[in-house]
Amino acid sequence: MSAPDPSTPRSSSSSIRDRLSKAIADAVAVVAGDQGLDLVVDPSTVHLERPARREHGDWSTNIAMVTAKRAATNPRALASAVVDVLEHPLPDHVVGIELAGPGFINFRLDAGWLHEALAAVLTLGEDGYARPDIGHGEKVQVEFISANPTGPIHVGNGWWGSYGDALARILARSGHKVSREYYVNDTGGQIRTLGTSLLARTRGEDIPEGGYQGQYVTDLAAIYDGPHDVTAAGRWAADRILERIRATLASVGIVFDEWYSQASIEESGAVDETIALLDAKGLVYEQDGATWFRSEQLGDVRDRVLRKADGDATYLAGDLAYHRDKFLIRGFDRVIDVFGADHHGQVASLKAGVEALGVDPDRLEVKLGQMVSLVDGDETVKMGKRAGTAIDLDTVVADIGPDATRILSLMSSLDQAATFDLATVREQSADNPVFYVQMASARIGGVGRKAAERGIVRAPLTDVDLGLLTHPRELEVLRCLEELPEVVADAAIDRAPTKVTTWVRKLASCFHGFYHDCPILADDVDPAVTQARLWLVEASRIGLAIGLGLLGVSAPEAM
RNA sequence: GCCCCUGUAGCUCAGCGGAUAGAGCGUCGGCCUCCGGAGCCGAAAGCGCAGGUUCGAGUCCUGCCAGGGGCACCA
Repeated sequence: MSAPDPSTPRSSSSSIRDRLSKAIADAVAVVAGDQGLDLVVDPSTVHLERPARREHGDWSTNIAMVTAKRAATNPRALASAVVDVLEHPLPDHVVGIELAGPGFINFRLDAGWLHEALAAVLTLGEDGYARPDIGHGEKVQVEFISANPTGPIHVGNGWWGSYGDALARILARSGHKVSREYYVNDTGGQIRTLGTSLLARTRGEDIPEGGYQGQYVTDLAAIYDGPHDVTAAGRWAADRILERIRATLASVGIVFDEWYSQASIEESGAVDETIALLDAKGLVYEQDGATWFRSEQLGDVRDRVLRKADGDATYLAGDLAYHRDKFLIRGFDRVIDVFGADHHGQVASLKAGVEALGVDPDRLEVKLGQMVSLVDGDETVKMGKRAGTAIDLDTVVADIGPDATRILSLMSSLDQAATFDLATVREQSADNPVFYVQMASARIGGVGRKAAERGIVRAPLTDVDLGLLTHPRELEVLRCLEELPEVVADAAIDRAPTKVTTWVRKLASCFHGFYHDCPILADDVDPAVTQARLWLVEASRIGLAIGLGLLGVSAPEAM
């Protein structure tokens, strides 16, 4: 998966993983030849992992177990033969190979491979390290939030928005051409309802049944001086609300490339064109005065209305025109829509429509964010949107800050209907998961300040012996940093920003352990060791900056 | 009834099909003449139930139980 990296230093021109994979595949080939086994293994398919338990070595492969059956032999015998071949000569950095358990082949390495990894982090730096090219320039659009501009966005939208934005960052770092988009529902019945609500307030009347009750409507009414036309008033209010949404999102670091107007699609005639396109394929019929889409033929549970009896296009019709635009006009290779789970019902018809338009429905991924609930100590924070008691994202950001909001929302997976306790993240709280990570960042900044104070300057990397880093705590930091490129790749492939969150917390943990046990600038530390440790600190800074950057969380130099 | 998601430690959540399942909070017990103790170290405590696939299942499949969310000519 990972391509050879030309900038990895020293004799080797590829990662330790690639070198081990190749050695293993070669050894299997030798054994197969010797024993007349029908067994060819491609190095890229060799499964290598870092065992959880250190006594199982630094790297391990299950190659014998997965191929034994194919070769009609038993795993331990095959593994044993492979080990014999692998042992002369031992691959780079390998100091021991053991056969273990049901047929694992475990490799013990000297610390040199970790020093190599450290040099790679430092050479490539914040911009270049952990940039796995798994996208190969694939053009992907991430559409997320897209909340109706009929009121301030609520915490759930913020949570799923963090996901969408972090996913976009991860995809961009892993070789995809990414565009972030917000679909603005600025037309239809709800905008008229918004207009009706606004106009009622301007006249000092109560909001009619089913209207928008929030205080923001009253506030807007106070400054509205436009025509008493429902649609005009609704659009005007939606524009104002959208501005507020934009500001709220910007406050947590979410910025869109495109705000796509639903009204613009309808006015462009694209909806009619799309319906005509479906009609030409025999997928449209009239019934009860409405225009229907034969979506049931394409996997939906039933047919759907595209144009209502009153002549208005349905949301689905607009959405199909919109997705036609994404795929067939703008040419995205892949579209990822992030919706709340309450929009689950739309997925089948949307997929059916995309397929009907001649687009492979697998190119459309719909990620559903499960419902989020907040708790404040013992108090349950109400989240009901209907009741008008939903908590605004603004409120939470004002309470716990943008960094806490983002990292908190990226700690659990999108599929998890998670509950979060605001009390544990609040500034006053002594123990919370957010500052733990930022504390590592601040300590790194502190080392720099202290070094400057004492007139200690970091020597050029080429003059520093990284081999002096042998303390277990130091090596744990290096192991963690070495994993980052794969973490980024896995997070991109699995669409799982939470993997980055988990990694960042692990790095912070390793760093705190190192910092606690390994003095960097103390008087009794060998200056050569100080130099090596300063570079380890710098590599940690790079790792944290990359990881937190992908999450949209700041890496403060001081707190 | 049908569809989607989820059941992992007292609580909130992590866990590429790998060998003895992790973290934070909470509980109990250690570490501050030392670069930021918002830290470090240790202890007790867990995969809803039943089958299946696999050399190997918390992870994949099926059924059951429990919780959440959907099943509009609303968006």
